[in-house]
Amino acid sequence: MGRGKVELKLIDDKLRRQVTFSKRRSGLIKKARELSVLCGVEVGLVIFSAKGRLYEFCSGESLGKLLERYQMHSEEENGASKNAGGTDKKHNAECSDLSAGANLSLKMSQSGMEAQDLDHLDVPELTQLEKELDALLRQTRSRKTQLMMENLTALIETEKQLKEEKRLIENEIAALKLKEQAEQGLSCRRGTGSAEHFLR
Amino acid sequence: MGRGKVELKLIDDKLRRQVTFSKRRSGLIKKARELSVLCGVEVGLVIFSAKGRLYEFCSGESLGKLLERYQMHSEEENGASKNAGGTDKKHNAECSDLSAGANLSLKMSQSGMEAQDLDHLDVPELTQLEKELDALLRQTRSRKTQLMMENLTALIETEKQLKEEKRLIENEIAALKLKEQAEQGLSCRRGTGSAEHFLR
DNA sequence: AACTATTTATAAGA
DNA sequence: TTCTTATAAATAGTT
Repeated sequence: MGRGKVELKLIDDKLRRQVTFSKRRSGLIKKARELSVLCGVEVGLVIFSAKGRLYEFCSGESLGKLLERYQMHSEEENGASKNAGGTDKKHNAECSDLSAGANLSLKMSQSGMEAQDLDHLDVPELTQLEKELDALLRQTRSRKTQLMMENLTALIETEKQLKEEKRLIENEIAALKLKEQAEQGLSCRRGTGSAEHFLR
Repeated sequence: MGRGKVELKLIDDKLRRQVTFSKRRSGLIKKARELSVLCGVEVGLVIFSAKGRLYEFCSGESLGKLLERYQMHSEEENGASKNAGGTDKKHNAECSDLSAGANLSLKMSQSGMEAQDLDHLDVPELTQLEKELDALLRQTRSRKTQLMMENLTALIETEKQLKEEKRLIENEIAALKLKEQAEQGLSCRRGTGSAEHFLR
């Protein structure tokens, strides 16, 4: 998908390879996220660059948990068919839905805050960045806690209101039932005599 | 990439979701393989379908090994990073100043990563951001340590060379002094006799 | 880092 | 499911 077709072999030119790595890496992570969101499945992805830098994505809480699950799964089908490095195909009869990991393209990803930028920084710059990141991380956690507290408060409030509404509705229902009974009583006596006006 | 644009949310229709899962899963695995081959990097990918079926891809020997490496990497980032392997190093003479303090306009400030943006995010977004910030912070610290180690190594090397140069210079000076003394002795004896060639 | 010409991926339809 | 096809997306090469 580009100006020319691409051969499936290691790109010789170092620079071209680095650029391609950068582009395709983000593309792959994007697609992993899309798959997890669109289909509500768990996806874990790790990429080790040639320099040993780690890039990762996971749809759920943490890759660690996914990996635990993976190991459990592997142990379970010990001796069964494996597909290391090859394509998997056929036999799909699944469906159903469950968890949907909320993975969003965030400001951070959008603004090009990538780890590879670190290579261009020197020690004083890294120290400064470390400080800022630490601060932003603290603020993020603080904001998250605050939001969750607000949500909780709002939920409690909503719960109260709902209970109140429920009470009111129950009262109305009770009133309706009374009225119904009254009307039934009324119709029962209809045509039985001429004393009906005494009921008013 | 199809007849219609796609919204990034869980696909409601079960059948459509299943079909999409099947298509995108193979697409994702294909792209993972392409990335690993084209760029010579290690890639590991696990996908758990909603039914719990496991699909996996890995570029190397086994996913298990990749995961071990992942765990090591995670642990390593808690402390110092090492360079014991055969990683190539470029001479970074750019930063000899180990003391921090430079007040620089960093990528972070440049790209508008401001704390006030946090107000516009919801809890899942904040959670994701928290994760990314944490990862980036770890990488920053890791990179910083690595750079400092490189600087240290370079400094030690420089020190060695300087000591060697000093030694050579001292030798030269000693030689000069000897020569000087010799010449002085020579001039002292000049005209007194003819034994000067014995000094050679 | 942007820009496009192309290639690829894939959503719908059959 | 599999094939086809129109269209959206990714991206290789270029500036």
